[in-house]
Amino acid sequence: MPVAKGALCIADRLAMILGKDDRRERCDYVDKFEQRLDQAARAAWLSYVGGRTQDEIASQLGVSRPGVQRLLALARQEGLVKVRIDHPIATCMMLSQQISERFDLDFCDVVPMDTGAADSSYQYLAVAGAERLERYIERMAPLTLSLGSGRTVRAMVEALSRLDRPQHRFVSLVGNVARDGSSNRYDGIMVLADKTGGERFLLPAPVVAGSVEEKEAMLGQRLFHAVTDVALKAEAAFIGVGRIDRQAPLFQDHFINEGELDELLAMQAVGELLGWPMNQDGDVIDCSITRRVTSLPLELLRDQQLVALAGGREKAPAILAALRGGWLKGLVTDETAARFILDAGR
Amino acid sequence: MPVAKGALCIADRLAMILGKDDRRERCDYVDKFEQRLDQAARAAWLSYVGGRTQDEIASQLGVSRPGVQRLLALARQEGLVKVRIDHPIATCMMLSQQISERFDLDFCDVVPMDTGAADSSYQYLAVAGAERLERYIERMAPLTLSLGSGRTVRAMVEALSRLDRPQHRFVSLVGNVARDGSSNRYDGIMVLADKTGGERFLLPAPVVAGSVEEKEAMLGQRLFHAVTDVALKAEAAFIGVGRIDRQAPLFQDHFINEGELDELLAMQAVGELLGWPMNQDGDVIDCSITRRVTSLPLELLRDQQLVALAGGREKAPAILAALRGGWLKGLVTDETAARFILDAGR
DNA sequence: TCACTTGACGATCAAATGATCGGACAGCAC
DNA sequence: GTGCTGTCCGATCATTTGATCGTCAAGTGA
Repeated sequence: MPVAKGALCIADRLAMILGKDDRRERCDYVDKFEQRLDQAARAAWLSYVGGRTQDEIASQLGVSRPGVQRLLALARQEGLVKVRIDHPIATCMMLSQQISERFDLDFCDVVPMDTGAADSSYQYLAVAGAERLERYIERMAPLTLSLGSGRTVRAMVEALSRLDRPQHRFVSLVGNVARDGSSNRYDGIMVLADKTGGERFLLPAPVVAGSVEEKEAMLGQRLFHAVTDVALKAEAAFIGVGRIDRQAPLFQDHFINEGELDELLAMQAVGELLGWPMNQDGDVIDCSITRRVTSLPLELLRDQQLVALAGGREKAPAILAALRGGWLKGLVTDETAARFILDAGR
Repeated sequence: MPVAKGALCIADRLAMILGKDDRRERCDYVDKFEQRLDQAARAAWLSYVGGRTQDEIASQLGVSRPGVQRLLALARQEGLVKVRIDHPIATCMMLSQQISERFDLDFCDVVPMDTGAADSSYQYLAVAGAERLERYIERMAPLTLSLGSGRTVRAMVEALSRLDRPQHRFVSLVGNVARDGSSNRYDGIMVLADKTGGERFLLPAPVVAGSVEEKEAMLGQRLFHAVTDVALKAEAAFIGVGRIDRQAPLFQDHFINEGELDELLAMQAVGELLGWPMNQDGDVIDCSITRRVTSLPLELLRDQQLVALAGGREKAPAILAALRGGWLKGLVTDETAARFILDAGR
């Protein structure tokens, strides 16, 4: 297999030929490196572009195979080798990698933003989340899994394929009834349990109780206890991330009224997890609303795989807060939010 | 090791969700491929950019390791992976690769053109050739090696490091005396034998005899025979390539006179190897000069590693002819000539 | 409905790769 | 001149990678 070699490795020998012996020392030193780099470039070319094996390269370059190895290492180290993946997914991979590293996540999925459809990344998120979810559910050993509420979580379970696993248990982390007594239409537990045949555990409470006393009463209920006990045994939790602003789901779905929303905004709340409002550093805000939230305290979920599904420019600050708080182990988001998170982080 | 996955593999499932069952067939088909390509891109990214092992990628993507392998193969096949070597040598490698393949050479070295110095590629060539030469000489087993004449060959042996190999034999392929009886100042055998301590065999003849009778007389000499016998046993031959024009070395060094030069030009000669003039297809031209050339017929060197050293725009047509004639097994040239050869070839 | 084709998937093995180790060489100080 | 030190080089082994094969499931036609 014929390919070129032996060309630029010359400067010191050139100096010898031309009789430039006076400045040998310095020249030799600089050029030894240049020479090595040339060889490295040649080796890299043969390896990555030419696709030859290190043995072939070794014989063509007249060095040993470990020598080729060192050259390739040098070429990579010196940044001679540039690899580019020609696919839209490449940017997403980069973003997800950076987010994973910065916030110490077990995984982070970034779905690409579809320049065509306006709100399609919503469905993308759902499917990406469903794939993660499926990875848990498909295993045969009995599994306990908890779910948050929200449109995204609901969309995720709807995107899930049917899979018969009656041995699994699914439990909700937040109340499924609104203040007026109607059940939360975004609760995913029912759909999930239907699709898998697993057991369902619903939290018989509103997300935010009407008063502190009401909350205390609920926490005292046997049923409530039973459900939360199951929730604490869950291995993973798939939850949404709520924004705190005029479009906040807590407000839109009448879990809190306008005055309470204003209170949260005044206290610099930017987002919520399971109804627990956070400031931009991810600290749970202690206020009148917090004291009435019935869902499991986030602290109790530290040991679980807490996976958040959320995307879009509007939710981005809330996601960032959740990440900063260190609550999450996994994240499924979109390119828009990922960019915001990384830009704001630095 | 956290990194993203599971994002774009959606179209078919999306279709399912949105209830687009009517056009399932076609969609599924197209999208299955897109989906695979997305996975492939992800795998490629993790492998080439992220530097993960295939096992890690497999667990992150939720497929088996052979699956990852197939994805990587697909990514390469579909041209998703673009590798670039950031070094001037990269272009040379490409050129040498193409020349090697097109003309079926065992090797081809292309030295980069130095935009700084004007005629420096001359020295580059010499050093590149010397490295090839060294690869032969450094071996301990007795070696017979033949040399052509010319400035480039001479420069090559001068660029060679000293290396004690008294067991080797070096023999010239072309006469080392000019018509006037003076010895050829470009003969490299003396230098080479001096540097290695090997035996030397000089051809006691001019390149071109004064007449056919003179040539016949020489070929009859016992000494001449002895030397050519050694030459035929050589494993490799390092030769130059001569141009045929007003600056032809054959003419400049008075091996042929102006009238003979004109005769060659009239017969479409573009270059010569060992004094044998060739047309642009590399066929040796049969003419009055040919009948007086004393060096070994090229046909007798078919079995040897015939390595040519030559570069520059002016010599390029001659090199191309030599390549087209299929005389060469190896070539050491420069970027300029390499480009010319490849451009003219297509 | 059944047999056949087609394609994909995962287990297994050979090849290639990366890493560690011991040894040799050159430069330097004494 | 001799010993020391740092550096480079090549042999060996563990890991990773690529390829082949058998199996299985889905789709297709009789």
